[in-house]
Amino acid sequence: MHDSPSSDAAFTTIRQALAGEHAVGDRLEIRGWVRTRRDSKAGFSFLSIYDGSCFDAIQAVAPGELPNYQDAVLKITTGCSVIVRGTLAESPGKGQSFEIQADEVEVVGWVDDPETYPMAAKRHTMEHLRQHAHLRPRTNIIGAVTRVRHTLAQAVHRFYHQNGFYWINTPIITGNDAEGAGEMFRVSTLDLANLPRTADGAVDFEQDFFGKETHLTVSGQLNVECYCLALSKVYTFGPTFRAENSNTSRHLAEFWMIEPEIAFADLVATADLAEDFLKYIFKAVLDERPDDMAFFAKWVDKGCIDRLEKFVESSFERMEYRDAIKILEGASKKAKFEFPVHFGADLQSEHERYLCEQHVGRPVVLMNYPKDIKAFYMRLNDDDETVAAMDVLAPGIGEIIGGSQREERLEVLDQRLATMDLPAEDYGWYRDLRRYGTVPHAGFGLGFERTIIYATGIDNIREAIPFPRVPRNADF
RNA sequence: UCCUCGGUAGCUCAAUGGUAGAGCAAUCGGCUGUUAACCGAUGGGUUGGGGGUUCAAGUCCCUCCCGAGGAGCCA
Repeated sequence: MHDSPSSDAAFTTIRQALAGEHAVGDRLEIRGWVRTRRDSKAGFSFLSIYDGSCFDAIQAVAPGELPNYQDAVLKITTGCSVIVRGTLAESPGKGQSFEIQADEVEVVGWVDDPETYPMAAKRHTMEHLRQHAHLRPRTNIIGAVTRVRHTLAQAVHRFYHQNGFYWINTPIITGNDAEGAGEMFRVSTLDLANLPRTADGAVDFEQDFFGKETHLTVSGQLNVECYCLALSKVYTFGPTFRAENSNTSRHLAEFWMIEPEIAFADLVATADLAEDFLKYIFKAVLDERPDDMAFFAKWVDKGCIDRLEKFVESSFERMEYRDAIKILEGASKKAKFEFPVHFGADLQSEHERYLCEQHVGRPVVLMNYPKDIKAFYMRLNDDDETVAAMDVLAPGIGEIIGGSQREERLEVLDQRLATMDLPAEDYGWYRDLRRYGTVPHAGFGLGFERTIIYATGIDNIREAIPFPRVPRNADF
């Protein structure tokens, strides 16, 4: 980036200035937003300024001799944008090693009506921040989440690239009738007030933009399998959409998902991949964002750093669904489950929590679920009773990963479609993958925002994405 | 969709059916380097909307809206 031509001071980010990348005595220019102004008894002011380049703000000391001190500096409030030029100095005060001795303070943008500025320099409730989603990135916590999210995303791509995976951009608009993962949002250009009808009165989607019904994708998996059976190791990383009326701290209507898919691989291989992958991206957060993680450990979740360090060092607990049921049956009296446990039942939140929080105390990989509670594409095991599915359960969150080995045998896939009452003709191209050079393959889906929750300890998924979409709310 | 809790000053919260308050923020003033600075003063309200009970409603009842937590669904 080019320095400002208007000044002899070198433009620097606050991260660079605080990291000692400039010498004491250098004349620097910093650009950012004011978090607080404190006036000294001696007739000068301290400005705490952040620019997002790191967690910490830098302190600028504005002397009373500045020509605009009375008219401008003393009128600065939280949220004003400023350009400060001055000399980098060692700070005599506590809380920072360096500060800027300002010789110029330029207010670029004032705060209109400071009393009602929603992001005052104080603790706010998360509900309040959500109602001002356009301003909340100015807070410490959302700034920190944003940097961690970026670091995780970069680490995702780096991990897969370094391991020979190709990033496949699967479509966001899908014409698949059944991706098999929940309610879908309709995509249409038809005039809702004047819908075209067929002879029998149904909506005539042949007149719609794509000439058929289309929706927003709920998963890139079926599409990415096509590329897996040609490029061997692939992944998707992009937005997905669920029109479920879910009102919880773990669900979004629009969220990002990472879905790797590997050829010539079985369930164990995908569980191994999930473990290596999660360890890699969490280690990246520990290595690259210690400042933000220290903030989360201090104000949000005391154990979050410790938890990630243990996660990176220890191995996942692997457990058969069958064995999990036995453990839960044995614990059901003491744990007082609301819902009964038996083979064939899907596990409730309380059961998943017991397994990973009480019984094991760290993430658990559950494998080989009963076929009746899992999707059609999961590979039937030899016992004819279970499928090669796995879930990774994380303490405090529940299911963070869902994956499986895919059914690669056409006749078994067709049987599964038939038993589940799914019309084979809707899966033409998906069945073709089994007709032309099929191979065993497997993959999983990781909810990106749930990963962010786990890393930071924030307790609501609506803080893990810049502009959360949930039922009845698509503001901003 | 279901269950529970909530909506009072810009923010966070008080207020037995009986005169709507505090802290922070803001504004003004004071104070010899402050760290969410400190001290003093000032301004700030259709108590989410509508209806009802009552001499009297922030408070009780009905209804709608909005928010949070949990469940289900899942990532």
